[in-house]
Amino acid sequence: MADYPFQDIEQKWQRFWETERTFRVADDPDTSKPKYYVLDMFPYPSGVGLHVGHPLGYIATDIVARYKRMRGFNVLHPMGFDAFGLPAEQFAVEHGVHPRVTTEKNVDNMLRQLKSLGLSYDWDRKLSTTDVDYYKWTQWIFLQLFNSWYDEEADRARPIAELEARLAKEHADWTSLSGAEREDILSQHRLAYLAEVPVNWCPALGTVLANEEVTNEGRSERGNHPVFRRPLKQWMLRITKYGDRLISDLDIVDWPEPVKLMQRNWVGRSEGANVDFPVDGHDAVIRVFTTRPDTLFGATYMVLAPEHELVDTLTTAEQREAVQAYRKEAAGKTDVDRMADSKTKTGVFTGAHAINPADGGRIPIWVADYVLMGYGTGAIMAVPAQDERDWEFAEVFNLPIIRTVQPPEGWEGKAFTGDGPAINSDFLNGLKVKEAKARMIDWLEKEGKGQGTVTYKLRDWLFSRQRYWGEPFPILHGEDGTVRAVDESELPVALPPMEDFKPTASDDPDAPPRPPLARADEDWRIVTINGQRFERELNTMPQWAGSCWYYLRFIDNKNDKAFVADSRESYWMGDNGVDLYIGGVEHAVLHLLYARFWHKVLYDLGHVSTKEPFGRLFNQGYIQAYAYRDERGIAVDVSEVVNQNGRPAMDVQDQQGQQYFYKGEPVTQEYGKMGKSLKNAVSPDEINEEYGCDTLRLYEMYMGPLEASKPWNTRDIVGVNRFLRRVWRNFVDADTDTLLVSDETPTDDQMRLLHKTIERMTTDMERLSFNTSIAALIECLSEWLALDRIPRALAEPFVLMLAPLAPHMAEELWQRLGHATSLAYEPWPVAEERWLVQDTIELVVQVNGKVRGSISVPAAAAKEDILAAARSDQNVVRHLDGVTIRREIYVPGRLVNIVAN
RNA sequence: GCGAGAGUGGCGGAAUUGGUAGACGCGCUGGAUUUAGGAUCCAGUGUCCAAAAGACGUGGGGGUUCGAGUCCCCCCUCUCGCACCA
Repeated sequence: MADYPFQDIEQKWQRFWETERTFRVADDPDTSKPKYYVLDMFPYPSGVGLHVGHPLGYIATDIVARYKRMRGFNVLHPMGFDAFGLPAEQFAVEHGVHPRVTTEKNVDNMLRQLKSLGLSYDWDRKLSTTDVDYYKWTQWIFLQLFNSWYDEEADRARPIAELEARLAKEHADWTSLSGAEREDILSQHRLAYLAEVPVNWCPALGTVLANEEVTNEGRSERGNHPVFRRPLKQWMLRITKYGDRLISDLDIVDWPEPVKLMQRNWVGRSEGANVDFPVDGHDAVIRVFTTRPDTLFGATYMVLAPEHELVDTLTTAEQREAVQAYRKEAAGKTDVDRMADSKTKTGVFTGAHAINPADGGRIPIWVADYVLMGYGTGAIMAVPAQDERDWEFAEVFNLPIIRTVQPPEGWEGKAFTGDGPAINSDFLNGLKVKEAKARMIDWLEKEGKGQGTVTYKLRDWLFSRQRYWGEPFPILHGEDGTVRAVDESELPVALPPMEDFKPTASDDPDAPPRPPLARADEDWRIVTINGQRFERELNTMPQWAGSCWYYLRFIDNKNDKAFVADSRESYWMGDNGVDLYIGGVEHAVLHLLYARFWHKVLYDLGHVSTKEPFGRLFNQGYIQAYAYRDERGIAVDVSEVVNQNGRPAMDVQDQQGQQYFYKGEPVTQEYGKMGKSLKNAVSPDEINEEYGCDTLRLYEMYMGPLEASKPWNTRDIVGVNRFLRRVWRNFVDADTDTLLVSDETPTDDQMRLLHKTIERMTTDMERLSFNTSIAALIECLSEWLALDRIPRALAEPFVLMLAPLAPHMAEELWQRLGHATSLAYEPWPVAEERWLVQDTIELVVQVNGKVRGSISVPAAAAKEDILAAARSDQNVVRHLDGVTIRREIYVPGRLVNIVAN
């Protein structure tokens, strides 16, 4: 055996781990040991499989899992599949194959790919969001939401029954209301509720789309069909009630700051006041939200969003035509149009006037699309002097501008949004912005003209989709329009078998949505309870639902009595929730916000023990790669691109002055995220075949810091592959296939190197710095290359340190070292202090901050002796010739700097 | 426009708190071995200078310091996020 037989070894150990169930975690582990829950963001099982960019995070979590096991933790490291979603459904529509079939096929392929990377998951805990016994509990959680309300005083969710009891107690006539009337009131408080909301309706696809599924051109991302804004009755989740907690609890998690910031911005909390403006000659009152109540005296006009409900009522006869035309135009505008037009403000006067509640002044009411219906109250008081958008609008339409904050001396700008003393503001005059705001809010509240309030950008979560391949809602609709939950004991509500999964498409934007489930057999659709007929809810949940709680199900995935058993949940979630959660930044907001929301509801209801699900979050970077386009701009296959000398582009692409050709035609180089669209994807399968997965694992970790995005370079793989082969050659005799290890006692120098390496490896593992940890192993080994036989006392700890990174080779060497069991639970080597101290130390000597020499001194030497030695270094003497020493600085263990002139 | 992150050899990157800039790897150059290729091993490899000595060098410009890739100010470039949020 001349070379490292990676194929045999890797297969052997993958089989061993599987049959021995090496990484299985007991259902009820020894809880006296500390736990560590390390989790990946589980993948969507796509049909094209993985490219080498996908496993980056999985390899990292695997290294952590293996390392923590060796450090004595009970490690929970599970994997599953987020398998509901559009691609499988689309495939089903096109090919008539049930999405479950497609999904299972894709899951199998991905499982094979993941297993071929030697990842130490506890596969007994595998789950798929599409498993009926999984989504049974997704539906159960939905029922928890449906059966809860948010108690603002207690600042937590509570069972809806408690609200009902309170209403019955406080309102004598509660019992006289009809069931439908009571339900109407309750539904205004339920965390899951039906509401008529404007949605992105795509008639051609027959479904509502999430904002992310709509292109900037206002068309569907899939199929490029037109999308219309239209009000539809949909399921909503009252996530807005959690706005404050979703922000404040970010303080208790260890997450990347940029992600926290994105979430804070997404929730978009702003403090301000609601102010009521009476309309002149009407009963109507316009309520506005403002963050600047201090500028109320400077409000010179008002603006309503085009969709505002009062527009019709207020508009005068003379203005009616103009207003209607404007509203129609605004409704037809896509977001892109509105953005493009945002440079010049547009609007129209309603003819009506409002009364400024502060000074009784009469101000015009306008309609303009720079005011959004979806934020605040959909109406604003315009204060051009202190708001740039209002200033712009006032300039276009020649509206008055009154400064109420004194701009600084020499201010030449237009709107002044900074701090300064109030002017032209009656009782506020002289106050700075902060005090003026507080004073105005007091006044408004005392006068009954408004009150302090908080507004969020966050909207309630639109939770229904008109699709087949999703979780059915556990909801029944009565013929009288009432809604009732499916009884918990009746769960799951399984998807009905169907042949045709297509939503009902239409050219008519006003056609009623008919989701695929509307065509399910009547014995599924219709339910009779106590002689009353109900139709099942026909929408399904969005893809986010399943990923909102999968980390909890992994803890207890076979439990058929509860979504997770309390005792298991409290052990594995501990104080910190998931101890390490690794995934891409693309989930910075939606998935992570939705999961936190569900978790908090479950926490309020006493089903989980931590406030936050993910104690520590880490974003791995992307793997990028060079790509090439021909003259038509079409991406061409990277593997067939060559340079001017006919060398493969892969070998020279990071060098300058290259020209590239594809089949003789010149192509241009670019650089981007690896993937199908740029035709620059590299499959882990091909790397596995050529070098083995230990090499692939090592290379992906060696490329650079885990959080950085970095370029894939197949050429560079040989580096870590050479290292692994060197390890093998140093441990195993190529001719006899026997172990090259001696029982000799290592030298002191060898022990010092070993323990220095252990120390480096340990700190690097703790800070997920795998690139430098590999460098430490390479350096260590290179010192032993000349040895005929490595002393066992060095060889064993080395193999253990290699184990998390290249587990197959490590297991094989460990076995050859005479161990009968897997090294997966062997203790991690400990660096001993006595081998970390040096007898003599090397010090750099600087003169005026420039390195002029170096000295070797006993570690225990006195400062005076060290300085004397420094001054006598030959080259230092030269530089001290003719100058006077002013100062001598000694940094222990580092350097000496002599300041002289 | 607002917000965040980044910029170090031919390339990927290292330098946790201010203390020898370029660890480790790729590539490249030379040598050994080999029929050859491959593989392996040894040496070299930031720039300038023939070399020692030295000078310069972490996007650019200034500053603080005995000492700055690291701290402060100004500017440039790139990437990402948000985008009329009142």
